[in-house]
Amino acid sequence: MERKIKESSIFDKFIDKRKTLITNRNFLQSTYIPDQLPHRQNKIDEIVEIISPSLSRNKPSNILIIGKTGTGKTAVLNYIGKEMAKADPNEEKCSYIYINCEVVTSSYGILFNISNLIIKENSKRIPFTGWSLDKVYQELRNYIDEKNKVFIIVLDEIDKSFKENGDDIFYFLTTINEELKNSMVSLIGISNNTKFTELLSTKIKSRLGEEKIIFTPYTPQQLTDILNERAKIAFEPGILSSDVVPLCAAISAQNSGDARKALDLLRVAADIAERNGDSSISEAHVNYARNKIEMDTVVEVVKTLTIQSKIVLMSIYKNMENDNQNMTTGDVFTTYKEICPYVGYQILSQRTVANLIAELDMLGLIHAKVKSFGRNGRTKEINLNINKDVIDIFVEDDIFKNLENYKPSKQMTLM
DNA sequence: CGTCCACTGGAATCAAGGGTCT
DNA sequence: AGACCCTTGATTCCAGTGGACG
Repeated sequence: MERKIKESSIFDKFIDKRKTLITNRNFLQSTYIPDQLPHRQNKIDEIVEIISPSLSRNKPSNILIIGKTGTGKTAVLNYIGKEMAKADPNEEKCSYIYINCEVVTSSYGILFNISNLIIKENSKRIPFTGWSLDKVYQELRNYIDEKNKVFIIVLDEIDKSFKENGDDIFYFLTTINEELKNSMVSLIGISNNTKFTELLSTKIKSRLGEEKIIFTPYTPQQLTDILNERAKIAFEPGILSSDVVPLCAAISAQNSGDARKALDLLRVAADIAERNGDSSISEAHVNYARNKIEMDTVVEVVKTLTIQSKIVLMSIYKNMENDNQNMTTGDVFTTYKEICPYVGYQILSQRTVANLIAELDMLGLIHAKVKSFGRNGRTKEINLNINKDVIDIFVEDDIFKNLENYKPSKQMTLM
């Protein structure tokens, strides 16, 4: 191929001028798997000890891993996956499969993903829709058995799947061994919901949780170690002022010791400093980053809402703007009915709107508390829970173009 | 103390839209 | 082409309920 010569472009002035503080941005991503996972060696040993029989074609126990977000569960499991690939490079004895149930929501989707990670031949691949679950089960089971080896299936965020689809897949995956002649399947479930096990039926509970491992949140000192480890490879010496890492660690430790948040904080702080043209990263950058992250996540959540949810949120906002601070589901629904024609969307039933309100509550955009007004019924007391800046962005949304001339018809709450 | 409101929360059901199979 | 299958989002149905009021 002919090699082209670099010409000047509109990118030049940014590339040249910009002072790079971060030598390698990759190392600051929470998805990056370092060679060493500080403060998790004992967990790694524990898990590896349990699953090591797989390398001699014996079935390891199923494992249930429980711990809050950012305690290193996913990182540890990915790390082990990498090591497994070193120990058995051609997957002759054992295949290690990782599925994130938050990304793949439906039971068909999970099975489909497992299958297609296992099945390499194009002709045997399972179509992403159309088949009955039973058929996928059978196909997958046959294929697994043919391979004559151990399959370790890691199901991350397993509680999400359970909530959506019940325990059908777990049932299938935990009982599959009884029907296999040559191969073996062993499960590793990851959940950040401590109450998850209580929800499972006793049969599946005992099968899934043959071994249970709990990940505790990192302490501020441990977070500091983790960040330092990454900072060492991500920055040139002297760029990071000494109080930055402890500050990031302290902030994140307050919020449940989440290492992912700590890393985000450090990375965003570095980004801000870099964009500012500053020559080092200081405490001020971290504080700024903290606000930015908080705001960004809320904006992101609001942006990705479905249109109907947005209209409901808008109804809540309109109520609040109209000095109705503690509105009820009924208030929101009447406003919602009025707004819908303006934005040109169909009016959904009150029950559905109530569902959407509950959803907004779960996302933390509003506060909704069930409250009883005695004779006047039982309803939710609803408050908006997002700050002015986010609202400003929200009301600018295209779908609300025609809402400027909307006037609330009447105020129904009696004082 | 019982009543009764305006919902809640759970479940069953429907419709539309993606697809395969024969 | 017609029979099926799964997912998603909405709808319909219904029993249940906290507590102010009479």
